[in-house]
Amino acid sequence: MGKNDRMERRERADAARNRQAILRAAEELLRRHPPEQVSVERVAAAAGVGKGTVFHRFGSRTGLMLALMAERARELEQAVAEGPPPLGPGAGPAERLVAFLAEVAALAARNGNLMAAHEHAIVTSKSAAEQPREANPIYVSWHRHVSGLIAEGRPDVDAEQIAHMLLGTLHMEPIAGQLRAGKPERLAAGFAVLIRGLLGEGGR
Amino acid sequence: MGKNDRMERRERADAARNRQAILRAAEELLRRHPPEQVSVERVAAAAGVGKGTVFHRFGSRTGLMLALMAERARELEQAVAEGPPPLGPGAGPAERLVAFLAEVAALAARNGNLMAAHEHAIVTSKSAAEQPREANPIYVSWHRHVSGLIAEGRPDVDAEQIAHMLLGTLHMEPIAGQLRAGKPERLAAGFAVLIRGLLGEGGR
DNA sequence: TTAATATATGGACCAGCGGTCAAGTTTGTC
DNA sequence: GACAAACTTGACCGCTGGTCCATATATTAA
Repeated sequence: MGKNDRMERRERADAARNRQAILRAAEELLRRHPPEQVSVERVAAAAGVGKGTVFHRFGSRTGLMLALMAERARELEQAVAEGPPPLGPGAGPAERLVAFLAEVAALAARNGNLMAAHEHAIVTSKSAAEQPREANPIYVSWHRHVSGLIAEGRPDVDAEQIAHMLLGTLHMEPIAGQLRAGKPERLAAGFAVLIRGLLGEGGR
Repeated sequence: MGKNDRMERRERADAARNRQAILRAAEELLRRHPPEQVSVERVAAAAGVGKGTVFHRFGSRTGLMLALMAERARELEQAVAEGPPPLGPGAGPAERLVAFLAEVAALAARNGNLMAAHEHAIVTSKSAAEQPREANPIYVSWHRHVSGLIAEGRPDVDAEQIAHMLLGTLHMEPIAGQLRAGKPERLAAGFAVLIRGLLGEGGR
């Protein structure tokens, strides 16, 4: 009995190195090319590994994009859970929502192609209408947050539905275009208007 | 000088027959299968024509989906332009918007797979990030309508942006799922809440 | 150090996709 | 009938995401 009692089993050193190489290569390619041009094979080549390795590590194209996304979202996640207001706990739901959605817009703008690629991956995958419908943990957690804040401010509405609607915005083509161009302000302003209308609150 | 003075040139009889056969076959397949399983080749086979014919008639997979969509949208278009209120002219912007969006949701529910297929077609096409970004005339017309009504009720906000956001909802996976399942009411209710928040109006 | 074993690797291979095109067929017109 | 224009066709192309497994490598136990 050594260190493996509680660990599933460690990832081998070379495997970990390759995982990083693949993630960094995908990142780089997505910075330079539209998502539908970033095929798994190209990522593999850029990372200096075989195509099979990518699938080994990430399961599928979707899995790769998800992993990349998770990396980026981790920071925001933490700020929401324990950071200072208005993003973190302490402010009213309207302010928190506006702040959160602005942050999401900014994140999407910084990673425009990634967002699109992730969407593209889902749509392209063999089982678009299968089990893993919204098994995307990032989406689930964003949705829970938004939905919770809406319910807090407006217990009379279908908060889950409206949360889906607000987040849906991110995948809209014309808006994704703005984001890819690095202009999240317009989206953030749109969110603010809708939220203020929904939850009341001063301003306006 | 005969009948061809003003006509571009009529479509040949066999061509018109095939066009219909293709549209009906695609319709039928989309009723029964998820969009990513409805390939152009399958549509062609079901219609009893060669694959090339489909491309000849519709240019691309996207073109085919667009044609199908246009068929369905024509009726709504007309009701909006000259039908009775609250859909047609005559009612206040909030009522018209709520009515219009409910109608769009219903249409999307009746044609759930088609909507998804259309989206799928755009994302999959070779030039996702090209010119024809929103050359989709149906989307453009819906957007113009929504955006106009918002501007009418709230001249102080970025109506075009918010219109994009509202319409973006339709392509959101979890919501598209509801629609495919034939349940547009929840979406319509969500629209109503957001619009009332945006444009004021009694209710609440 | 070595032997044993679990893990990782890479690229040929697969079925399928959207899309093209040259050759053959059908239609409408005079 | 003859003729040109319009239409049809399916083999073909490049490419995709995903599978497979013989081979190579890291790790651990002896």
